[in-house]
Amino acid sequence: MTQLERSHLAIVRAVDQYGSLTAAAERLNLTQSALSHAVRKLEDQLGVALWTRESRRLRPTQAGEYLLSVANRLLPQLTHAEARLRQFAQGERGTLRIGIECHPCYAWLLKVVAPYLAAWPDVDVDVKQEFQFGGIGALFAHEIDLLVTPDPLYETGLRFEPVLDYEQVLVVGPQHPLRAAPFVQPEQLARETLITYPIAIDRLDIYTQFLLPAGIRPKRHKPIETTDIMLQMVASGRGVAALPRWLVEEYAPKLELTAVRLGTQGVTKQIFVGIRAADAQTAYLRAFVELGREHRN
Amino acid sequence: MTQLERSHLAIVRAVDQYGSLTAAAERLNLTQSALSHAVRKLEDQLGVALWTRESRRLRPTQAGEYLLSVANRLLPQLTHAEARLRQFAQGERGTLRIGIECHPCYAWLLKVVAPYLAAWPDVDVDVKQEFQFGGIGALFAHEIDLLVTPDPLYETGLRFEPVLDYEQVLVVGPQHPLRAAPFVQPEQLARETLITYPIAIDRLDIYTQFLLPAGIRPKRHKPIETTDIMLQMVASGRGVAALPRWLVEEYAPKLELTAVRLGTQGVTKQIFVGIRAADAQTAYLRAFVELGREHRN
DNA sequence: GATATGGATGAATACAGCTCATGGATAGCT
DNA sequence: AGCTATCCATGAGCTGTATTCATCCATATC
Repeated sequence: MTQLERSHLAIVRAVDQYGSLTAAAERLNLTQSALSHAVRKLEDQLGVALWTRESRRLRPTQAGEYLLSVANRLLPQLTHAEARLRQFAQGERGTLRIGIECHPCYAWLLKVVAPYLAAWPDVDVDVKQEFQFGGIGALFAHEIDLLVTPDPLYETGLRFEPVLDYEQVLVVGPQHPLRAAPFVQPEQLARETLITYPIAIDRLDIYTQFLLPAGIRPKRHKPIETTDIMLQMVASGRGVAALPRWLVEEYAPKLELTAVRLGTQGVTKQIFVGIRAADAQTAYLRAFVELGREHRN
Repeated sequence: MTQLERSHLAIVRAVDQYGSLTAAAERLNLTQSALSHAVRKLEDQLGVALWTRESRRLRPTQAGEYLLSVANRLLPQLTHAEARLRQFAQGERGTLRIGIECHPCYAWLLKVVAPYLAAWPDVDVDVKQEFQFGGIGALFAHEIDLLVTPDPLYETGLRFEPVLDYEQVLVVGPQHPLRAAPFVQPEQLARETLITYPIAIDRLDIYTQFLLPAGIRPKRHKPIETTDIMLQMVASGRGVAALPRWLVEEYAPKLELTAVRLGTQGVTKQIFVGIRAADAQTAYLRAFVELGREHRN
């Protein structure tokens, strides 16, 4: 009977965000009275209180919290749909919302984005790196349109495709004793300082695929945000790091770095790009995947 | 500038569904004129045609198709939110929307649902078995609240938990030569008729984990929809099937069936239930997971 | 050509939602 | 305690938007 309207979602969200009806009303370009009326009507029609009036403060009830979560989920999708429609209005434009879930993915992405932007001047590219529900969740929730990740998920209405195979190697500086070694064994890192990106150990390949199986931990573990600084540190002998071989080779002209194989077999990795199956026909998305595949080398 | 309203989504969807403005108008309890005005205004404000008028038929444009996909995605979520709020209004009721992705899951589910319904008289249970984007996608899209599946997905805002470990066995009838065998080798099925549920071979464990690794295919492969009929067929000697051991044992009193281990090691499987992390606190959902865990046996 | 069907349009109208004006409650301050 | 500022509630009245009504136009069908 009651139709939950967009305005209702907007109200719930604004009240939560600004803390009071008065403040929310201002943001929504309404009078406080209008909001009060609207809220009352909504609650009447639903038959649930969405807020409890504690003196002069509004505290959301359980139902209010629920409706808020719905609003936070759906409103962004509505605004994005509007934006997308406006892009249709301006000819075939688009926004490619890319999510990335691993640091080497970012370096790879940078290389692909440049030619993509050149080929698709009318498409904007947006990159997001933080997801409440993980990259896969962001794809499903339409927060992003394309995911770059080392962990694909098959058969679910998503399409994943490998775009890059690479070898994860140990990077050492010019003074380092391992410099000339053909490969490194886990034990040889027991007395080293290991520099990594600041993410959980169970998401770092050097741990999961190399150190932990051998039961080894490095002497010290230092997290660093950016690749550049990380490699500067390595070059100056402050520690060693694990990175893709191609990434190390790119820095080789600038910094004196050596890549050493991890174990006798080496640690190999893949990067994938995933899109929603429903988007598989969208030209500017498709094009990115194909461009990525060409960059496989 | 233009606010995309719920009514707009409803219009787009109704027009698609009923094929004409006139028919859609009737369904929406509006006059044809009202719809025509509304459509015109929407298109004006968006600056895009949503339909091309071909003589007297409306064909959606690309933008129209897009908006339709948005509508089909968001409208169900809105209506479900309304339903959920109405449930809040009636005290702590709820609807538990369960999705299942495997046939043995269904048999297991039946066993758990009965005590659950008894313990939560105010909660309705809904079971869905078909998902456009797979079970995981349905969870993310809020089509279901709980997924029963053999394939969990960790770290993405979803919580999976194993609820049942079981052994997948070969079921044979009372006349069958394998009846007394301690286990069966893949080659021994080369001259058999294999009865399975009607799903793709790469989702059938007996193929992926037993036959295909050995390069064997059964003489005949017969798909059957229901477990009961399947086991009737097996009991009457028309073929063999692969099912969970516990399921076979349940039918043992009624039908003369024998379970034979697949290979020397046996094929072991797990069933998991998954929920959205955001729902982990919802009492009636939590209760189901816990009830499921107790039924592990 | 006659008829049926479906969409468009302009003017009239009805009603939902807004504003205005005001009142009550409470927290914070002096 | 009193004073004041802040916030929400309420009713009456207004306004604008969405709807209807009446009508017209286009085209497919027979």
